[in-house]
Amino acid sequence: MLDTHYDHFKVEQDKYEKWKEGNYFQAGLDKSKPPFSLVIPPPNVTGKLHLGHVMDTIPDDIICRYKRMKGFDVLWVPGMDHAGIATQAKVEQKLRAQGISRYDLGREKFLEKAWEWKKEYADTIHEQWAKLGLSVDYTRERFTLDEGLNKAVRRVFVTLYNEGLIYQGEKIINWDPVLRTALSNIEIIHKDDEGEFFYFLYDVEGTDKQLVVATTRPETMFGDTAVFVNPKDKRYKDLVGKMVINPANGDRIPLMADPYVDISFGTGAMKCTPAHDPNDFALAKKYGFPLIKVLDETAHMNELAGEYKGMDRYECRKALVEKIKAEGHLDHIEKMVHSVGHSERSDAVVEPMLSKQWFVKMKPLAERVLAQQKGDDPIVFYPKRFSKVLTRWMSTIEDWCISRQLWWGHRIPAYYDKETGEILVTEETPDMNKYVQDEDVLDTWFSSALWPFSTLGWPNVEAEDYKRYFPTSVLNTGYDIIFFWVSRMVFQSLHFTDKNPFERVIIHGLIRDEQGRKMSKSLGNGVDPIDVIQKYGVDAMRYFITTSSAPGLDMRYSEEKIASSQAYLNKIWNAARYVEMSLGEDYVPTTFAKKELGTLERFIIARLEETIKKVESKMEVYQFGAASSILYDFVYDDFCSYYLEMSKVSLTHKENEAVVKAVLYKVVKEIVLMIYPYVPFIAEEIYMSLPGHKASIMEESYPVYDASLIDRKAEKAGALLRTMIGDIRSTKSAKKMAPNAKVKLSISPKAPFKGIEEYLIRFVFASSVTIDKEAPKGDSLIYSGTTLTMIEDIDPSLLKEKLSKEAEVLKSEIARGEKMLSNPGFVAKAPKEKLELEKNKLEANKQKLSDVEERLKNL
RNA sequence: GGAUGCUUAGCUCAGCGGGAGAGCAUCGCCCUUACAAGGCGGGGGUCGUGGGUUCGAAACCCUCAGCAUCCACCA
Repeated sequence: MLDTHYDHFKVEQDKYEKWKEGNYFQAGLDKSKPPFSLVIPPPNVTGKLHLGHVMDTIPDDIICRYKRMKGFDVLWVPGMDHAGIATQAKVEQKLRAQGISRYDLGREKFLEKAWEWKKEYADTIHEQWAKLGLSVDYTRERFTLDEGLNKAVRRVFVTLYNEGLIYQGEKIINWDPVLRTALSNIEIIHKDDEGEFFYFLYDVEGTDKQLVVATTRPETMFGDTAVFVNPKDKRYKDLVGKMVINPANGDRIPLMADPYVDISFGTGAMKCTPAHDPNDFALAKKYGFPLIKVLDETAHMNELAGEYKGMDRYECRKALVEKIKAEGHLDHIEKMVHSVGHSERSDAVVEPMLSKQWFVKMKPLAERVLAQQKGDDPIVFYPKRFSKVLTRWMSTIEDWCISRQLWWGHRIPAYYDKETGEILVTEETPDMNKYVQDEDVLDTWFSSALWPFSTLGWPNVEAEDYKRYFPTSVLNTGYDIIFFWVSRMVFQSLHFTDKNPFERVIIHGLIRDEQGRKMSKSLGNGVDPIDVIQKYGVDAMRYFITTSSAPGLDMRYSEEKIASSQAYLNKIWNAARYVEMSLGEDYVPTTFAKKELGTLERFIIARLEETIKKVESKMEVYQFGAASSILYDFVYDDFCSYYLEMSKVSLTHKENEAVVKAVLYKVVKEIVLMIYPYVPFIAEEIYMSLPGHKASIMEESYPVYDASLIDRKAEKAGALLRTMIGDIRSTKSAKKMAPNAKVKLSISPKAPFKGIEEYLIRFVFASSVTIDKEAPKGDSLIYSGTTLTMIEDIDPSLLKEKLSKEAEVLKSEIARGEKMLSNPGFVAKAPKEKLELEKNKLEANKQKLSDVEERLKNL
């Protein structure tokens, strides 16, 4: 028997351990079942889980638990991501607090520290998975740096290299001067920063003219190779071809014309710094300019900056501007807001810099994805529009810079001959006496991109899991990592397995704080899921997170909604408690034949069956919000507020007892089974307290819709009684009668079903209910064929007011109906059922109106 | 500059072609033996603007406005 109150601490205790030990999470134990698989979006080993992870994983868990009940052999692969840059930054930060830099330790020692870090955080993450109740298969847990995944990474790298799709090249890349590594384009966050636009005067050689050139980056002027104007720009026509003097260092550089330059921007004259700007780099290639780097890897000036050597880029900027100003070459300075790239991890202003790095040639890979999405077997996105996010990105993509100057990650499998410097790219480690390995590691997303197949055993295509569970069934993740992760899994999977990595992608939005702001460390507005669990229970949080927003849209964290989720669970808890009390101690579950059922039993069973059908149809397409709200309405309105109350009367009759109990049992059990994927802990607790349970709710099947149990007539009659009760209550309220004021009721010409009197007596405090051929005088309510009359305490003026109001409403309804039905377009084009419905409604309303008018006259 | 989303009750949000919904808040009455984390009853919305399509529009199309996000550019 359940306790009086739902106590989430008690309910959540020990259950996860029990499930794990019962091997309920393990896949492949019964291979006669069809496979269903998914991979967890691997959390970074950088810290605690946050609400974003909850949104990533709880829908997955619901899917898994649902699919298991539906008879699938479900594999949910857990794992974690080494998160190269993020983890390395954290470990370095920790070391720095102890006054140590990574360079003090050296590569090997540093990696030891990183592995220690990983171990610690992996433990934390495991604990949190357990708290969340994630039903992942621990026998198949993976880590992006484990041996199997290493192998997959090397295979992919070497293959792409041999196919010419990975190359080493010297290009302008994004450089993080704090972490001292290259970054890919999408690891840059552009922010609108306030800056200054410096207008400098360049002397034009052989004339007395000066040219005004504007720049936001004076410190890069040491690397300038030319000044450009547009060939159509009349202002500078005469000057093109002359030499101008760089006011930073006195260099003579040519003034040239190129259509790239925008006449209307700035002064229309632009300096060209090939090694520190991607556009200038392209111009330099075109004209064969030298590429002059003036910054080192920490963004300090190098020897080309002369007296500024060793200065930070911003110090140099300040000092240089002062000098130029003093020399009379500063025209003016303008404030401007411009977009500046920051490193996603260190927030440092990223330096575009010429650098030798490894790249993936994206075009052929991206084209394959685009073809796939246009073809017969695209990956289905839900919501649909996110498919466009993928294809748009794929159609404008540039080569992917994959090398990172870090230590924590997959070392690039490229080796250089110590003697000749010749490069060798190979999966197997060569003779290290002869070779030295490339120092760099791969972008962490390089290994994440292989996650759906590398975790299943690839590159061994004969691996059992790979054969059975790949491609995976569904992937659930946030829209913010479609570029980072989803797109890369897609192209790598198509290239290496010739298959989509998953059939379907479900995209969720981000969770924001209660004011709608992004949760971030700097704002300190993050919500720790563990605190929420502590206060409301993990089930309430799971329910909230999966049911409080529409797919793909951002949601706000709302403590209020978590509390109301908890209240709902408490409701189910208590309904179950009532049922258990009604069943009694030694109840043995029995089935029932439809013909034994009374009207109200038929009503609730019909509603239950309809609910199962609707909920299931939403579950099948992973619309958890929609599914849960259908169930919610059934639980509250049909079951708790109505049938459960009615059953109190039914149970007073010995002859009904068995069948009412059987119905209560069936309904409450199936509610628990349907709610279970959302809230497994409380569902297990209730389930285990019901008679006739198995060892765990995890051994149960999903309720099966049975159309033969639906009796429409009884459903109507049941609904009628509910309407009558509601109407009598509100009539009393309108008449300022106490809710428990006694009234006499008359039903005419006959009862909707046998025994209805008793329910009315109990629930509207009727002193008597009679069945009469003719409706007596009184306050009548008419329900297609049945009249309910309430006699007693009638205050004529109040009644008159109420009836007049009712007549008004009816009149407008009739007018609407008549308008509709006299509209030839409607009659001709509306569906037949709708037409029928409207005709019947109009008839009924006319009948009601005439009745109301009759009563008004009688007053 | 390009793209996408949002605008519905006091607040937070569902609904997305056939008569406006939920939670919370609010008002009134109830400690009725499942539940006061509750029950019963009520109030509250010309569904951002303007047009169009349709027999019928909160929903579909276009316009505009506001808010948000992403991408690109920014010498």
